[in-house]
Amino acid sequence: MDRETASRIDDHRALRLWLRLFTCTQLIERRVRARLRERFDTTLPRFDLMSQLWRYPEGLKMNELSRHLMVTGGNVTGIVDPLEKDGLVERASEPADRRAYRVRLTRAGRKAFAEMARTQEEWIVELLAGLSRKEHAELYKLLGRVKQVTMEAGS
Amino acid sequence: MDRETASRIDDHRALRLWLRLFTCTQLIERRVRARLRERFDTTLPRFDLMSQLWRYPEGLKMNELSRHLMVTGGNVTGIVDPLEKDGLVERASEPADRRAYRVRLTRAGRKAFAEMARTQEEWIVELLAGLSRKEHAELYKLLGRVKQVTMEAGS
DNA sequence: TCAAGATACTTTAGGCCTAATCTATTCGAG
DNA sequence: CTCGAATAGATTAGGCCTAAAGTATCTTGA
Repeated sequence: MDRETASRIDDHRALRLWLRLFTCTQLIERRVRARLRERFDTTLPRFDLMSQLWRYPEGLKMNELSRHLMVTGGNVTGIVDPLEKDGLVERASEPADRRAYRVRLTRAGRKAFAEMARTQEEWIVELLAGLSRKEHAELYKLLGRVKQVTMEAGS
Repeated sequence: MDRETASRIDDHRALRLWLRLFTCTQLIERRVRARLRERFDTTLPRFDLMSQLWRYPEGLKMNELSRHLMVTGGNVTGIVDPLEKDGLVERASEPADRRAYRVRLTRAGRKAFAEMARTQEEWIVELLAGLSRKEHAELYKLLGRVKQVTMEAGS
């Protein structure tokens, strides 16, 4: 049972598309979360944050992390704090602006992330292995359209 | 800025597809959540739960709601309790099994949901209005494939 | 019959997330 | 230079969500 099958309020096209999109994302996301927990005793938000820092070895400020991850600043604080306590990231003071920090992966953080990223990609590849190259490409293109029209549409 | 643009750990096909899927869902979900809050002072989980009850006028047991919504039982308790307090749903005792309740929309709940559902569908239709009928159909089909292969793939 | 296990639901502890508010610092117009 | 506005970040209150453990009830099989 899932929300899409369950929730046929009506037969309308756009709504059905949205529900299916939501269901697909949820199916994949759940597995990734469960596996991150089982194998690495970590969470998706922590992984996502570390993946941003991985891309920016010089570090990111809290508000940059907030924008990249599309979450509120308070939330970033709440994820960085325990990562710092675990020794995976560090806050380096920013001489130019005493209000700001620069958050970076530590050596241990880089080591841990490299391993997790490699494994996580294997999960995704495996999960989507049933799709042909053509289906991949077509879906990627159409989702690009969704992204485009959604960002254009209103508020 | 969004997670997909931001997070190009590498160039691999499946991972990029997953990130884009995630981004699209998030874009739409955020708007729906924000609008439900602004216009109806409610939340997506509450809306989803009510939409299940709308489909089953005779009511659903807590564990049925749990399965339909794909969330834990404890979570269902946490959503039903305040809805009940607000007079939108009611717990009817189940004579056949004194452990169970049957949760139903109240008259007020039906009235509120009908209005919200109508409006929410308008938002989705509007948000996806930029897609052609053909794109809709193709995307729906491909997401069906994702659902299929994902559910088939392992654990 | 009746005890062991299963089932329905709730509770608890803990993490994620937001909006709103707070503190400290910087910027910028006069 | 200085004061008000903007900005960086942290904190708080509150809702969602999970896993695990707890309570009450039902079922089943010896």
